[in-house]
Amino acid sequence: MTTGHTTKNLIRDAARSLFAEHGYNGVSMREIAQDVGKHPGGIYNHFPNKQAILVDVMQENLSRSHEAVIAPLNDDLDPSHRLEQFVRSHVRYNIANSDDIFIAYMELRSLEPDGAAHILKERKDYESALRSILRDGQNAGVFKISDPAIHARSVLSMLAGVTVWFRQSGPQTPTDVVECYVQAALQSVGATYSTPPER
Amino acid sequence: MTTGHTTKNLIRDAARSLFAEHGYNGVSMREIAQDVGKHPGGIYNHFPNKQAILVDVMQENLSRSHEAVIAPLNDDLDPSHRLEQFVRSHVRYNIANSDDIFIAYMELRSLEPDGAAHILKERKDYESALRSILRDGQNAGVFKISDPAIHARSVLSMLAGVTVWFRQSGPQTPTDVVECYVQAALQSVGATYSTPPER
DNA sequence: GATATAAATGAACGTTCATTCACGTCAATG
DNA sequence: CATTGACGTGAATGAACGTTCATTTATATC
Repeated sequence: MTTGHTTKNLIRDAARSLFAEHGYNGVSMREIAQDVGKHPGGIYNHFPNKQAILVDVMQENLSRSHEAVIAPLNDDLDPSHRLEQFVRSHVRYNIANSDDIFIAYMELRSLEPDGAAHILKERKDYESALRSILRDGQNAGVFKISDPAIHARSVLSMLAGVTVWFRQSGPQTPTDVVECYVQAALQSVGATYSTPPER
Repeated sequence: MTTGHTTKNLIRDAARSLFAEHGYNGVSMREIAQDVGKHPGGIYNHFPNKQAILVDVMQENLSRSHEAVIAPLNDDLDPSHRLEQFVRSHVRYNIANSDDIFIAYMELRSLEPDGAAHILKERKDYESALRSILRDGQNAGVFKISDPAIHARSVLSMLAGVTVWFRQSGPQTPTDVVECYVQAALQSVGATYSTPPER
């Protein structure tokens, strides 16, 4: 997942998958160290403490997801297509980084105030990017929603849910799942959804 | 929340709110005891161990939510109205029991195998009740969904999200929020939603 | 009012936790 | 070749964990 095989990256990777499986409080430094094949004390050569690993993992996810979903948004498109673009890349990112999304959703409460401030801000930015799309669509009369803020949150929690059950080894292909969630998300705000052309 | 003021109920209530706030692993028996105004050892007069408190809280929620949402479902209604009935009572229950819903969503992984089996089964039943409504609607041609199973999960995770942000003290009334989520859920499966008549 | 049962206490148990530290190793640098 | 600094080890630290237990206190039963 993370590029490079430095010990620091191995720690990040081990922590990400362990945090996603057992939760921050359910994982010990010993377990992380063992996953990396090192001793617990050695981790402190790379991170000052356990909390810093969580903050690091969360921030890396936030900047990667921002780059993958928010940055490419094309402001010239009409609200419907902008929303479809957002949802498609968002779901695609969620599926490809399900551990990160799961952690982002579940471990906000495990953040101590220092790390929480910055991460909550980036989170709000993400949510408000979606909210402004919804507002535009509402003003243009192409979405049927009674409250853009609530609908934005409802779309995000709906899409976050995919990480709870989806496994690459399951019956569905990622493409099928993405398409299904795109349909559900677009329809949920009353946008028209048409199945993509066969390839 | 729980009726009666027996110590056992007080422990349940304290644990529910602490688990919801900090997670199962983030709460100690000492904290629960302190919330109840007792000493840690005394809890073991009422529950055999910490895990049993979690199982107890989760099971109480499952039976209450089943009674409030699944049991009243009227099989004679057409799929659209059955779905609306389901979503409305489900969201209403979620709002009134947000700690329980939060725990049900977050702490499945904290369950040891014994307790997990029964709780996962009840959960599956709940999900399949919604799935069969969606399948009926799909067959009747009134829903626009490509996969009833995925759409069922997507609706449930969307509605579970309300517990993350909604507070009784906030600007919206529960009725507003319920109505908004009913709209989002119905639209997400392509069902027609019409605003309820003014009262 | 004596007796049985339930509930609460306060201290302790062994274990695990995150973190620290003195010390070894070894590649890169001057 | 000597030195440095980054990295890893293995043992140790004190605190916190879930749980146990002998004992005391409260409540109900006869």
